[in-house]
Amino acid sequence: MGRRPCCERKGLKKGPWGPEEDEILINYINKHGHGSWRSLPKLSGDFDSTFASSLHSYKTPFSHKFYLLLVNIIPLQPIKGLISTLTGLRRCGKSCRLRWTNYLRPDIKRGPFTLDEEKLVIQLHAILGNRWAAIASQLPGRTDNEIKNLWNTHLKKRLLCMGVDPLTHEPFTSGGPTTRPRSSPATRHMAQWESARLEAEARLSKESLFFNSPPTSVKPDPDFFLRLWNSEVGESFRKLNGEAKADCRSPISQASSSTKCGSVSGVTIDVGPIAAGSSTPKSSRTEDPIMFDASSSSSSNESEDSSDTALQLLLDFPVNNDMSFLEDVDTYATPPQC
DNA sequence: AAGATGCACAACCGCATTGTG
DNA sequence: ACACAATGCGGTTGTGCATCT
Repeated sequence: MGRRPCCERKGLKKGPWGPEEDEILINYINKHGHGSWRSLPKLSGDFDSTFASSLHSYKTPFSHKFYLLLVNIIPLQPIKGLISTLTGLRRCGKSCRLRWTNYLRPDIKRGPFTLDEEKLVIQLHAILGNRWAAIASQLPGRTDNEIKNLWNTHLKKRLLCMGVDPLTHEPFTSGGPTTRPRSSPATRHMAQWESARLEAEARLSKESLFFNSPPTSVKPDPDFFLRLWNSEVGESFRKLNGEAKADCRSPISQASSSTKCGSVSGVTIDVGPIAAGSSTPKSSRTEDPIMFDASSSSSSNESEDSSDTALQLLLDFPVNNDMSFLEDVDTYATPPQC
């Protein structure tokens, strides 16, 4: 079976967004939020007013205000949809989402990347690879698209000019770029990190039996880590991590206190909404290794716990080994050979 | 001045994952 | 358990602008 298109393509506009389209989208989202991107284009028209006007045009004895009231009380979605095809955005829902998340969102930080942000992007790329969304989650106000563009247009070239393979973040060998990352300090460290994480998860799974699993069930609850985070155990970790954040004495933070501490604090920032009682994460994809692991594996604050080992591994990430060239970033802003 | 080229960035496309009935 | 819809993500392309020749 062929893939169904994400939206009806017939008559939908493509290409750059106009100011009036932006306005429609902003107005709609400010008013209603974005519950469903797919239906948003249809609903984004000023359908309430249009609908009222349409009915009013039938010359019934009721006022325009009455119809507005009617529209707000009675669910008239099918009729609204019909009218809104004339007045709503002629854009695919996907396009609306992209426009909002990459450009119109009020919390987006415009303007050029700072040096600290660029450093952080490179560091995170060494850890996460091309997982732009995960990287973006550590840079408040920056979008994955923006970071991806920054990487492709600036940072990758800069690394190449510095003789660093942008794929592996290792210096080129004499033969040129390495095709496959060998055991770099970063990857070795990530292996340690992953090992500690798995160990912690296994431990927590065992502990879950004591906390809340039915006696007959041995299968770990998929929501266990989330519930654990919301529990007193999670609270302990948050306190612990708060202290770590305040202290911030990792090699990372020593190199660049504001940015590097920020990157570590991102571990807690991103799980914060969960702790704050927001809805269950819609997608496990949002639980990227760092954030998910930090919240789950650090749920116990026993000093010798492997979860602490995992946290320490993250804090001790030896970025300086690979990132020392960044200290001279000003000198290679316009490298002579590039 | 005009065309060629390069750059930056917004937007699109297709796939993967998740949600839902 | 399955199929389909919805959403998110990463790769790629298109477009406008600036600079170069």
